[in-house]
Amino acid sequence: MVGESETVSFSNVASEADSQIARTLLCVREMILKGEFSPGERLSEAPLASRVGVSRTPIRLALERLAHEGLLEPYPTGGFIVRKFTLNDVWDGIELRGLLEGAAARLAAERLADDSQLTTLRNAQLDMDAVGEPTSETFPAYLDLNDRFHAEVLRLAKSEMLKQALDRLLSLPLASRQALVSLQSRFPEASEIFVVGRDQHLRIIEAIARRQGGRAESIAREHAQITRRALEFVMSRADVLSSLPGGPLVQV
Amino acid sequence: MVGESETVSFSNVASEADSQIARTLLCVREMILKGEFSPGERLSEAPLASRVGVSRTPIRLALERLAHEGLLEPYPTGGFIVRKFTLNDVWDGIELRGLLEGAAARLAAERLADDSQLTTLRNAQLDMDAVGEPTSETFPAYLDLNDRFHAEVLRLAKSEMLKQALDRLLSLPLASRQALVSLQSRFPEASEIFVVGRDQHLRIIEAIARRQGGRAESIAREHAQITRRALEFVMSRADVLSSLPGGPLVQV
DNA sequence: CCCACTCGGCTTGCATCCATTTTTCGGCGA
DNA sequence: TCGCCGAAAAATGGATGCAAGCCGAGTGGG
Repeated sequence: MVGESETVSFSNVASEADSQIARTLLCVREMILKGEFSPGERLSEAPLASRVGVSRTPIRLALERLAHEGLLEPYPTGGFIVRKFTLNDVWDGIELRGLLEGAAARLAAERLADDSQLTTLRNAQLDMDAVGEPTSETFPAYLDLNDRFHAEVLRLAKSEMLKQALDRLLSLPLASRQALVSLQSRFPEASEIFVVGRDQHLRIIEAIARRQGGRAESIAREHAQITRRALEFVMSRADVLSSLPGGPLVQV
Repeated sequence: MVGESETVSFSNVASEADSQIARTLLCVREMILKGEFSPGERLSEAPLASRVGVSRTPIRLALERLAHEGLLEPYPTGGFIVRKFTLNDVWDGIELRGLLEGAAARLAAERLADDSQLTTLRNAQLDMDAVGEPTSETFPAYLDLNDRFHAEVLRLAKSEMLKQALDRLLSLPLASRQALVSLQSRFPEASEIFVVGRDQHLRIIEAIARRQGGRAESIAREHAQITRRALEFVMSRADVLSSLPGGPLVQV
């Protein structure tokens, strides 16, 4: 066994996983997103290994993956450092997500064979409506269902390339929809944003159903801007920002 | 030492590299793109290790990277298999590249501070003009300069997110500009395509210089379709297709 | 007093070794 | 002849040992 004494089960989540590398991946990613390392800091394998409780081999595989995810970047003489993000990166990421999700909505409209394929998408929206305006309790469920809605649109687009590009982009947390947690009932404008967002979902379904590809693209593209609005609300409050997943990585 | 007897230096290129993993990466990627493995085939580490002449450790890292590149995909019970590509994947990839390069051109126009930043882009085009219509001899230089042109547009876009998304997409060879080699003086229409492509480059520069973001986007988006036209020419000839890098991976 | 050189610790890269799981292949029975 | 079963072979996942390279501190010389 390795690290027999100081091994700590760092995270409550993923304390048990199917493989060491999966556990390491979740654990290290969570550490990075929580801001336990400062941007630019070099991540050495040995300390991580003793912290996670595995040997260096899974650590290295996990670091490799995180580098491809974009959370780390290779260091010239070897190893990896924590990547720095700027606010411009975040805004550009959201813009790019709008571009890709817009393309997905357009393709979904263009490639819809028959209306029965829309049922799962409609059901996803119905499930979201059942949750209603999210509270701090129902927020995880809301986010899950929201992701499911967009995953359904992406599925209808039937483009593996688009799916991969979006998947990779969404792995960067501040540009992803997860950043909506910043809305967590902190601001009076939040309610307004949820209403608008729900309406956009409904219009996207409608446009896809009517094969209005261009319209679906426009709405979906604008819909991504909701994340930007949500983030702009919290930008003034550094404490809230740094509590968001990935927030500590953003240079102010 | 490992694989002391049957170690063969597989490739003339990259017989010498800075690290074992870099060598392995180039070597295995070339093998895959050359079609030495059939799509869906499982890649085992040990045979690769003896073929490349390294131990299993760098092989694993290289396979991990190739999986993130999209050339391999993880197999449920472990290991990786060669990914299958369909023709639809190729067309969608080109479409997506047009979308992203269009966005890059638009951002370049919107974010151009002063005209002096355009000199490197103009020089890239001048260098391409110096080569002229490529022959089989000058084709590698032509492709390099073409890539440089688009890299310059991307640089002017000043979006790290966009750069990463495009980099990842371009690593898939058939959707990349490298697929233009199919035009290698085989078809009478090739000359026409080069003239049109050059004009599109000039119009992109012009639109960026005039801060016409929407126009730059439109032209760049359409410009990507040149790859599709080039590929469509060779689609009828299976022998030519399978000689292209990555061509053997496409299911007909 | 400052610069350069050297020595030591630390880190990564790589190879090898071990255990567990999967796959395959041959044989047996229906 | 087909299908099931079991054992051997081989695959991956993981751990560790070792050597080479980098980084920094300390020291000696100019």
